[in-house]
Amino acid sequence: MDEAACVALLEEHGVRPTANRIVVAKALASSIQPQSLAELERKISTIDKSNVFRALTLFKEHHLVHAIEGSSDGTKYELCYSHNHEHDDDQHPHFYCEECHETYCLDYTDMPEIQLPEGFKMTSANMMIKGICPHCNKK
Amino acid sequence: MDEAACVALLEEHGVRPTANRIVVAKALASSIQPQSLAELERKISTIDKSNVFRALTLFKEHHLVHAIEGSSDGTKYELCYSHNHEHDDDQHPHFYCEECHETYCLDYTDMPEIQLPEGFKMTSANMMIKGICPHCNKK
DNA sequence: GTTCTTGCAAAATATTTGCAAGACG
DNA sequence: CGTCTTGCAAATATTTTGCAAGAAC
Repeated sequence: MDEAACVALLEEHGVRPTANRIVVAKALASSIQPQSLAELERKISTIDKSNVFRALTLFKEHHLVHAIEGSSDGTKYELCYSHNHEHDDDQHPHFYCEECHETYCLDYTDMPEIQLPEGFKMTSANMMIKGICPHCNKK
Repeated sequence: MDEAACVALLEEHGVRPTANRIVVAKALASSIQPQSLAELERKISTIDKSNVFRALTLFKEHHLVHAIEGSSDGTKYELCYSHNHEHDDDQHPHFYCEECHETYCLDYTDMPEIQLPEGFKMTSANMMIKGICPHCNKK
């Protein structure tokens, strides 16, 4: 995703496209796999960790990224490709490799629907499968 | 669960039933909802945090508890009611209330099966639905 | 007596906030 | 100007380890 596309994406979600935010968005866009705050910080050494964090928090509020939890090594973030600004409607399960600690998107399959008991109101869901990825399996 | 039952449970899973471990197991057994390390520590003020942690780690290794992740406030632990000592075969989705931070077991429903691509090997799965629980919904 | 367990302290991680200076509208 | 954004420092929170004393086998 080039700079212009990033700017457009940010604006589309109501986020002012500052220099830092564009860099963070580009870093996310150029990553195949969801990234943790620490991983992003390592890639973007020019921006302070706290601002990467603030950018991610802001993106999350504006439904521009998903926070992916359950990997046992912190929250990971991925760009949200849906253009819905109100909800995260493109959530999908993920796979966490216990050896290399990478998180893979299983985006060929939808998030399973769970029937909730009376009175529970769902806002989001996280599904994380853990195991060994093909790459580590070969070793 | 009384003391004798706890001792039996620990032994059944190959964990030596020390005084501390029995207390931790009892605390878990008497909790309707999965507990975080901090919550357990608060309940069991007599035992040091590090030992509660070590007990939980040991229990996890012996498939006596499940670690539940994805709640955005740390790992929670619940007693495993399966008597399988090799695998966690009674995993189920959970519901995390974003208001009261309680985690509810949705154990009336099985963990959904996800078809993994060639080469991925699953060892466990976590599914967390987030939202508002019936109790907080009423407020 | 050798191994296991415990408590206390503290390291290692991870997340989040305060604040003053600077940028932007 | 007034608000938003940034960098740096540091507070919080959470998880994990080191170690010496004590308990169990």
